[in-house]
Amino acid sequence: MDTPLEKARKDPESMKAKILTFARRLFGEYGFHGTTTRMIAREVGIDISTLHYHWGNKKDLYESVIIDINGDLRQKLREVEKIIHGLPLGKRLDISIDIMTDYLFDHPGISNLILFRYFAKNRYEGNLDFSVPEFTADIAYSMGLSTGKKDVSPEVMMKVIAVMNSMHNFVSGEGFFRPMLKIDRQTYILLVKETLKFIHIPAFTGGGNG
Amino acid sequence: MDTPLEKARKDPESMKAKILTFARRLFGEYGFHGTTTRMIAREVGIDISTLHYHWGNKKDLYESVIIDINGDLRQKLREVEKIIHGLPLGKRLDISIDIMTDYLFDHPGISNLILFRYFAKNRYEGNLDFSVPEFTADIAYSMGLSTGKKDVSPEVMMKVIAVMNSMHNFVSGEGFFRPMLKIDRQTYILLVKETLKFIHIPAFTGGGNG
DNA sequence: GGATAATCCCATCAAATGATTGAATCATAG
DNA sequence: CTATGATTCAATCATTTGATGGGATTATCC
Repeated sequence: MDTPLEKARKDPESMKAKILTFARRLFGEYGFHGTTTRMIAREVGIDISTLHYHWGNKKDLYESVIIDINGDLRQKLREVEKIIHGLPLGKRLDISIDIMTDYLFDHPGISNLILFRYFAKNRYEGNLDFSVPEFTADIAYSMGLSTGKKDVSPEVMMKVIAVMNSMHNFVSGEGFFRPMLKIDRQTYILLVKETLKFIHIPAFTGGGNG
Repeated sequence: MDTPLEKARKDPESMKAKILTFARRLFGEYGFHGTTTRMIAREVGIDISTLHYHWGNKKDLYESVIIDINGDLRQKLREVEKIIHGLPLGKRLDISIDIMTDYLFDHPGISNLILFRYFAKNRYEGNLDFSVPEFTADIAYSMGLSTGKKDVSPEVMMKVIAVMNSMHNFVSGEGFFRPMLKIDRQTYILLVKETLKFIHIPAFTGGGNG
C-alpha cells in the first residue's frame, strides 16, 4: 500500500506529483499560512476539490512537501559525500559549496522551506522533524569535524548549521538581495559561491585555502 | 501632525505602543499571513475594533512594525559604530558580535521580521525597503571594507549580508536549534557568539584573531 | 461492451478573518 | 458640572478559505 507521496514519486507525470511540485514552490514562497489551497489549485490548473481528493487536507499536503524535500536533500548530500570523500578539508568545502549552491539554486523550494521551518511558527501543531539533526550530524562527519555520526557536540553542530544556513540564506534571499545589488542571476550565483568560500574556508582550514 | 508610529514612540505606555509591541512579536513569530488581527488583539487584551481604530488596517500596522524595527536597528548600529571606532578589525568584529548578539536576543522580533522579509513573499503588494542596503553599506564602512558609505561593491555587500544573516539566523532560529541541541538558553547564546566568531573573524582578518 | 474504480469539476457549506458601525464609556477643558 | 472629543467594545458584514457531496467524465479490467 503506497502512501500518496510514494505514488507521486513513482509517476512524476501524475496529478499527485504535479500538485506536489506547485505546492512546494508556493509553500516555499509564501509559507504555510500565506499559501491557500486555491492558489495551488489555480497554478496547477485544477479545482480545489481535486487537490483535496489527492492529498487530503492542507496540512497533510504541507507535510508531504516537507518529507519530499528532506528526501531530495538527503539524496544530494549522500551524492556530495561520495564525491568529496578522501579529499583535504579545504577542497571538500570548496567542492561542496559549488555543488550544493548550484543544486539549491536549481531547487529553491528546498532552501525556502527549510528556512521557514527554522524561523516561522505554524498556528497548528508542529510535527517534530528529525531530518535536520540527522543531516547536520552527517555533514559534521563528512567535513571531518566529528569522528562519528553519533554524539556530535553542540559546538560542531552549530558550525555546520552556520555553513548550511548561509547557503540557504543566499539562495532563498535571491528575490530580496539581487534587486538590491542590481546584478543578474549568473553574477549573483557566482558571487554567492565566492562569498561562501571567502567566509567559511578560512574558518575551518586555519587561514589557508586548501 | 504626528503619525501613529510617532505617537506610539512618544508614549510607550499608550495603547498604540502596546499594540505595536505585541504586533511585532506576533508578526515575527508567525509572519504576516500567519498572524491575525484577532491574535494581536487577544494578546493585548482588547477588541479588534480598538486595534483597527489605532492602526487602520493590518497592512498598515505591519508596515509600522517594520519601520519601527528599522529605527531600533539603526540606532543600535550607530551605538556599536561609536564603540568600535578606531579599533583593529578583529577586535571590531569581536565586540560587534558580542553587543549585537546580546541585543538581538533581547529583541528577537527584529531578527524574525528581517528574515521574514528576506525569504517570504506577501500576497499583497510589497513596499520597497531602503533600510537594508543603507544598513549594509554603513556596516561595510564601519568594518573597514569600504572607503565610503556610497558605492559599496556587491562583493563587499554580500560579505556584510553573510555576517548579519548568520547572527539573525541563530537568534531567530533559537526555537528550532536549541531544542535540537538540548542546551539551555545561556549556553546557546554563548555558543552562538563563539560560533559566529569562529566563522567570521578568520575570514576578515586573514587567519589571525586580532 | 459493460461494470468498476479512479479522477475531476460545479455548487455549496461552515468557519475564520479583515474590517466597520454605532453606542457606551472615559478624559478633560471650560 | 457639562460639553466635547478620544477611546473602547459588542454586534455585525463581506470576503476568504479549508473542506465536502454529488454528479459527470475518463480510464481500466473482465
